[in-house]
Amino acid sequence: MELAKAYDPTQVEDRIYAFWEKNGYFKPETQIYLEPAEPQFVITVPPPNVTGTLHMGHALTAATEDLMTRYHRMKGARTLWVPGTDHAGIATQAVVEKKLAREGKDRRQMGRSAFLEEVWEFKEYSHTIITNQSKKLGMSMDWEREAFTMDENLSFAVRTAFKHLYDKGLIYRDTRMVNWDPVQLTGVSDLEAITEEDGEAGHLWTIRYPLQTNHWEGPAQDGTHEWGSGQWAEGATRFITIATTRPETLLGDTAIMVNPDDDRYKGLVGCRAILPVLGRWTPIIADEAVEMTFGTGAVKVTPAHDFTDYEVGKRHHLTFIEVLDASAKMNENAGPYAGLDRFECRKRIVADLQKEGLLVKVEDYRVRLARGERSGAVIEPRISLQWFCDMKDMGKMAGDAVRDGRIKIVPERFEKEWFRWLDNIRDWTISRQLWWGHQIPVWHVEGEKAEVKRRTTDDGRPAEYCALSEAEAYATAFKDWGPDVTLVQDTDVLDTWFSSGLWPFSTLGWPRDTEDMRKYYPNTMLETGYDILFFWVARMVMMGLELTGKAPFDTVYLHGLIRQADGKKMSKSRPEKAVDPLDMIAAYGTDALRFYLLTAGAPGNDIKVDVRVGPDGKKAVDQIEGARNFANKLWNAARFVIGKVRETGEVSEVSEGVEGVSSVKTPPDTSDTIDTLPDVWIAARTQQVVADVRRLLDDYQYGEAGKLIYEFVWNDFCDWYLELSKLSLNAPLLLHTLDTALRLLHPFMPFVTEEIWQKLKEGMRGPAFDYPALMLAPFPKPDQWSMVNGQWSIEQFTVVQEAIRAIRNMRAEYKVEPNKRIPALIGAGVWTATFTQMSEAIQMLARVDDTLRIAEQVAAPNQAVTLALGDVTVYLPMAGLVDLAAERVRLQTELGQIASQIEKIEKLLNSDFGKRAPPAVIEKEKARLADAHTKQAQIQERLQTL
RNA sequence: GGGCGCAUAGCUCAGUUGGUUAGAGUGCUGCGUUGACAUCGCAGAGGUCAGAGGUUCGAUCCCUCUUGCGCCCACCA
Repeated sequence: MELAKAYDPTQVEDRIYAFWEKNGYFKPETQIYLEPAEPQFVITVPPPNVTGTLHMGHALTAATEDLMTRYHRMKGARTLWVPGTDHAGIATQAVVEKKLAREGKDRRQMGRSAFLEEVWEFKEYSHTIITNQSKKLGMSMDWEREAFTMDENLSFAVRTAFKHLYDKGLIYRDTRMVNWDPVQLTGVSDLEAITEEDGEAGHLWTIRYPLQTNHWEGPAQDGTHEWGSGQWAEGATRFITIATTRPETLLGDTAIMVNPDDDRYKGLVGCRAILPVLGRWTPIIADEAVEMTFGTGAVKVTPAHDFTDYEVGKRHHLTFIEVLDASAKMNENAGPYAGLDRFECRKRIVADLQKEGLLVKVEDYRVRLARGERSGAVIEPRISLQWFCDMKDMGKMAGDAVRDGRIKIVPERFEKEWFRWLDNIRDWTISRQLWWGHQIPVWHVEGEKAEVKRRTTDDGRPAEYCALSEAEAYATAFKDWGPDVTLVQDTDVLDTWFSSGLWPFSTLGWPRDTEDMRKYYPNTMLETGYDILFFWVARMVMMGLELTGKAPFDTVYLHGLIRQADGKKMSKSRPEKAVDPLDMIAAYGTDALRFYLLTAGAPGNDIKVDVRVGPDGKKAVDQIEGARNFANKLWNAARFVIGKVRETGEVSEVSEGVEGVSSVKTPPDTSDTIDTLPDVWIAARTQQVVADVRRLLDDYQYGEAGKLIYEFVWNDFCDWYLELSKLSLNAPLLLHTLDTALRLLHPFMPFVTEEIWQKLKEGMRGPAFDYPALMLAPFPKPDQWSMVNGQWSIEQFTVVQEAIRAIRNMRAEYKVEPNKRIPALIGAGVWTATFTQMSEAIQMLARVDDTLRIAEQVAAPNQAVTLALGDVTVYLPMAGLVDLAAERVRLQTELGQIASQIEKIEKLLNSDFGKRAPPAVIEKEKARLADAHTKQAQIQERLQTL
């Protein structure tokens, strides 16, 4: 049980993790300590994307969930934490495509199956990294239950879920305008189209379209008025002026619209404008969608490339003309601009408009652009054939689950967002034109490819089959079409969040009736960052309610986001400000990183990580360093305890829990073994902390709980109790207190606590060490006896602490040599017995010599500093050091402060406060007043004698 | 356009049912190393709790408004 002088996490963490894992301690089946009354605790990890490595956000997730898991496991709850990873459709496909591009390859040349082989290979590689990092972080997950969203059984769950929703009519296919990512060539959901809050730098172009009149019906057709000739609009006399941020889309305009109440344009509604470039006429229509105050009050309408215009187009039966292709290049409908990229086209068309005298003005303008979440490409609204999921009823159910308390969201404020989103939910675009993902389990009859909203052919036979497998689809199709039918599976894949939505139950075996499903569903807790509340949490709740009939978990705990010191999201584009958790682990250890993350803030609040780059180029974070120091402090405290216990030889027995430490339960005045004030005090303080930590952890206040343990360990245990142990040793209690601290701290800092505990176990005996590992040992329980009866000891100890601090303070003020012992006289009044008991401790801790005199009343020496502490007066007869004049000034100053304090309290008590405040509060003030009066008398008396 | 969060010591942040003496870490100042720990110890300085009003005996905390930041949702071209 030798301990190195300083704690070195690199020598410990991997070994300890391997020890836990090898022995199967992460499995619920191997738990030894179980409390029958404790409800089981089940949590499923938010599956990291198999796109690479873990970042600080994952570290926060890991720390928080491992804390929860270890706490419940030690409380005696049957505990399961299910690990897994997510195939992350778009994200992973993008990463692999980029990788292939570097190798000069393209997925379209490779073909679907060859490409998928590449992705699977990448997935394996990424998965290995993620698994190793998860273990580095200390995550106590049951690896034998690990899941991947594209595992066979989880894919089966996806098909089952799809079929259920399809058969119920909730999944349908339609041609609609969706957000289209022209780089990834797929539709994306509303949530994946990201808009910058303040928009992006762009322009607002004001353009005029000539109107058709009796004298001008468009450019002359004789070849002299070609577009770009500068004479295109020659002869036109009347114009309508519109404003746009996307001039290239005018090629697809099929109307101009104005507000029906706009007097400026009343006469023009029904007239025709001539579309520049192409020369086709477009009607001027009236629609409420137009904001009169913006721009010119007249708007171009491009029904095929804008969400608003799409709706307008449907309302007014306009023609839908697409001018952009899937990759956002101008298509054949774009006339002279066909084949150009959209932005190139924009430049040219603006130049041409100017040439033709149709450009009125250009203004700088902040454009609210939607960009693809993964590609960053500017989203182009596009009409396409997609699969949708009707969310109305499921959204209502999910809202109700929170409304009626079946699900609790922590912190509560996110419930408002929950309701707002779910109450206004729109149908979910679930299809993606990608290759990596779950292919939609619908088989179309070849030659009868399903049209919009049409599942049957003209003769009433099904045109498509939704099935759990191709064989099943064929089996059904044979009945309708005969043996010659050929089925073709839909080429789209599902949005990655579709499978994530099944996660809490698909990981347990759903839809099969597995033992895990019966035992561990619903989950207890869902923990994740608030940024995916809608993406993920809402979808799980909706899917869970719809498919299993149960809310998939009781509680949703949302943690904040990790940010850079400037408050921005950590990004790879600014590597100097970003932090890699592995670097932090290498520098400070996992425990330090975890403790920092857990105590850095409050639930749901973001954490800003302030990085310093050292002279060696290495990154440093002061707060993590502080947590590292704490681990070392604990380590050295343990080193001391072990050394002390060994010195005493005999004592090496520690009992389990507080129950067993008989001396702690014994009143201080009757015990043979533990009758000192410090012993009773530390036992009582321990119980207080245990009770508070449990209360805070049960209330999700993890940061507060961590800080409490930190203060207890560092201040109470190390600075006071260990110091006092040097005077008189109570080995069993010392060990017991350390053991309790280790147990409290284990969920926060699993490695260092387990390592110390194992060292103790090597050399100690007793029921406390009957468990094979700290992680399987019981979490401390508060003991009412010690708390109630310890209160008195805490009061006594506090008075002594104050006296010691006051003496130290004076020594520092008078610059007394640190090692020099000084005389002291203490008039302790009602505390005389307490101080007498603690006289040796006072001598040691305040460096007082053996002439120390303690009595109810002591005669004040002439040459002395006086410390008025209320009931207690301390005189320090520091001959030669005390300047009586200076001492007089010091006491006068203090007297002044006390006088003003007395005045303040008296004024308060004489005000309405004295009549209306609760008696307890008034009593407290009266006590303070009495204390101040005592001090005042002490000082006045002293001043008179001086 | 609607909604939410934050503003507390130089810095990073706690402060959950409103009690008059607002805390921690870190940084800063002074002193200190014969063994638990210098990744340390002792002591100290440092805050009109963003601003204004209101409710209350009493407000960092509750209400209203203002200012400054951050974020979410929404079809102002």
